[in-house]
Amino acid sequence: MYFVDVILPIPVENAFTYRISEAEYSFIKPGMRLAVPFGKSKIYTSLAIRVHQEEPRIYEAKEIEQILDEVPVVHQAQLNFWKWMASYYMATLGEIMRAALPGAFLLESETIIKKLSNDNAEEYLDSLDDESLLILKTFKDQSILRISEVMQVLDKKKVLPSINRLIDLNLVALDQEIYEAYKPKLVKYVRLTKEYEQEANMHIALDELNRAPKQRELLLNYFSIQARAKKPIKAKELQEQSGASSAQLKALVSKGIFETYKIKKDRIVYSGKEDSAVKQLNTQQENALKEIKASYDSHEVCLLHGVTASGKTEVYVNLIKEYLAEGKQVLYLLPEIALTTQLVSRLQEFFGNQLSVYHSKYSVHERVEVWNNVLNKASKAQLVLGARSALFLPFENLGLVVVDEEHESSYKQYDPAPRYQARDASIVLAFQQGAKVLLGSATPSLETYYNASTGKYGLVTMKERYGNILMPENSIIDIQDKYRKKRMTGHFSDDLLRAITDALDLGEQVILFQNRRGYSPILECNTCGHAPQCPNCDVSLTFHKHRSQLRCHYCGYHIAMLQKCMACGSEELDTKGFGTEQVEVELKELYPEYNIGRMDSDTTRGKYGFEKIITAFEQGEVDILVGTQMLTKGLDFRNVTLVGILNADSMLNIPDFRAHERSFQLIQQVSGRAGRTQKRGTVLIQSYNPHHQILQQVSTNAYEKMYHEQLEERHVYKYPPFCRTIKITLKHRDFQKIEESSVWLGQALKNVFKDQVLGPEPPPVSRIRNEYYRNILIKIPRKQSLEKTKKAILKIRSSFLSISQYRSVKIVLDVDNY
DNA sequence: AGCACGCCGACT
DNA sequence: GTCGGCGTGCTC
Repeated sequence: MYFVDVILPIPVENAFTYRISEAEYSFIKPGMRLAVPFGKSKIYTSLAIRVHQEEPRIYEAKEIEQILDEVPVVHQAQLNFWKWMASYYMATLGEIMRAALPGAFLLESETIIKKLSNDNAEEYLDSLDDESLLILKTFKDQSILRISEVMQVLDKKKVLPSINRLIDLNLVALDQEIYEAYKPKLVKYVRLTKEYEQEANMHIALDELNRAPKQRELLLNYFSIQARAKKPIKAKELQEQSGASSAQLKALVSKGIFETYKIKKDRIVYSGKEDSAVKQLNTQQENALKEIKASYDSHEVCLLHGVTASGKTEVYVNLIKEYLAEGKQVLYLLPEIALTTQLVSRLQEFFGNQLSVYHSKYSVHERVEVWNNVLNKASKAQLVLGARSALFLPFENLGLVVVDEEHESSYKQYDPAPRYQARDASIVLAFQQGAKVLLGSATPSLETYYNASTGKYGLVTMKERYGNILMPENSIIDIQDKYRKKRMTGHFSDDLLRAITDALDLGEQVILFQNRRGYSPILECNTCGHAPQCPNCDVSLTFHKHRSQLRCHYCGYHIAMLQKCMACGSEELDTKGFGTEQVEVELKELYPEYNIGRMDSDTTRGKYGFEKIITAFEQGEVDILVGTQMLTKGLDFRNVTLVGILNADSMLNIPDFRAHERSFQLIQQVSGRAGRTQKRGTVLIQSYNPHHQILQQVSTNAYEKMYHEQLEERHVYKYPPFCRTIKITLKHRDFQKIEESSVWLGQALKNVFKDQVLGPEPPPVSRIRNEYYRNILIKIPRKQSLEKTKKAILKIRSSFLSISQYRSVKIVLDVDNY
């Protein structure tokens, strides 16, 4: 008796055991995918983790359906990494598997209904009900049906009873259809058949084709291509060159002159020149590179703290080259959004075909190809550029991980599980593989900078911008004062408008930042003060002028713009607050002769939306670009000399312990877009609170000062890096239940963790999509065992779930929720 | 996660 | 009286 333990891509804790034959026992290795039946009518892709001979006692193991791989697609090293991640982030292996494997690896089955040929069918027809007859009738046009199709035909959901009646009469049968989602791309090639390779026969053929000039043309073109280069000839290429149709090519195939064959082809091919000259490193970069390498003698991780436009990328490139030269693999992580931009093409110029890109916007097929290339250690995947999920690629020989823009919050996955921080996880991955990590940022996260300052990580600093360009000049504008003195036009102070006009006059470009999309976040009645709310969420609706709609940014609910107040009927409706759309509208009035662009998640929908706007701005088609934080992501625009921040307060006032740090990073990063050439850039920050310490620190580029001050606060209020935190979120549709259950859970946790427990408290938006939310935060001092703490939490959760009224409350655990 | 089973309200 | 709502429990 032989068995295999598998993990399934579902959130269940345990592995599942299946029966296998002796031959399968010797063939199956951990890391291979197996199709297995699961439940009554489903087939899932699972991943083998162990073969053994221990028969399970309490259940009868099912047999596996099929082995899907010839060799493991996941290395043992990956499985170890998965196990670490599952235990650290309190997720199941199945959830990790789902996040790790490219979607196309996870085939699923669908139940299909087949018609059986039954000689006695006729005599049953009278005994059948209308619905069963209708199903049979539908088979007239097709031989198989899907459950969903039957539901459509019968126009209801419960269709199984009718189908079962047909099964009982042996008229139809159920079957499982498995999708092999990934199919290699095949390219059709053409060659002469053996017979016609001989010249004599060819002459005859040409003669015969006198009456089919197009086909003759095809044949002649084939020779001319062949004469030019001795390589396989693509059917498409041949057709294009001779201007023939596929029918004409087919005719030649059926005459036995040509035959076609297919070759597997990679979808992702880089066809550019390789190794174009790497920019000469300046002294600062040279030194940084040397220091990084020196730090690796004693550290696993090094932080490269380089101001914006200091040329960090060139340092990465040179370091990467050295690891590649040693035959090591390199992983280059980037925050999600920046991937679509200039960096990919820049790195492609340096590394050409050694570089692969792995990213959620890539198609499932492209992702499988990158995966396989890494698995096979193909030369084109020695260096992988990717977003956080690239962490799961099957590296075996990793030498270096570069985490660019280390402070970016998109390295953290919030939903669904596993809720991991890719930057932190990459350090563990590197450790497991004996690789080094380079974290890079102009505005490092406090945690990272703390680790670097305390000597846990190496620290290398670059203080100068490349080419001795000056840091932009910052000034803060007190808009409270400006309003009082009536010097505001819309949301623009006179100073900002003057600066915009000056820049435009000189043919320069301007970036304006407002961290909120839409026209205005609140619509308020002037008479009664009523503001329209989302019916499903606990937020007011945002006014979108362009579409004349009120929209909810949490659930997508929208209604047409109101003409009068819903509560009192008054027609005096006023907008409170403002978003990018309103800024755009005001600008269009103020600068009708210039082109204004807007970049936020409303205008960058679709695969290339983002790139379109970037390109337009790069090529000078847009003079002023208004946007949300999307603007900050490492974009490099040459001609921007002015950056305006319309309202710095909205960021500073977010109720989160990182709000100040985040604001500093955000403003500093946006500012970094200004003046990347010889002309010194200007940054204008509008605020009601010009003396806020963060704004003062931003305007003097005082990262260190910000760091020390924030660190002090974290120390006082016991936040990271002095504590670890685990956030527990409860969700339920019933208000009463969420109140009671969250208090119960909070109390249970407080019994163990005392005053380390914060909450339960409703989050700022306490209801989303008709579900109420409550948060509980647990602070874990550094010296307390994380292991034991998690165990205790899991124990409390299971006693929570054993209370039947609470069982339907969803609990989300988020370890290191920052 | 899916999916089936099972027990209560709004329609033929 | 049925259809279908979703609470509950299980899947090797």
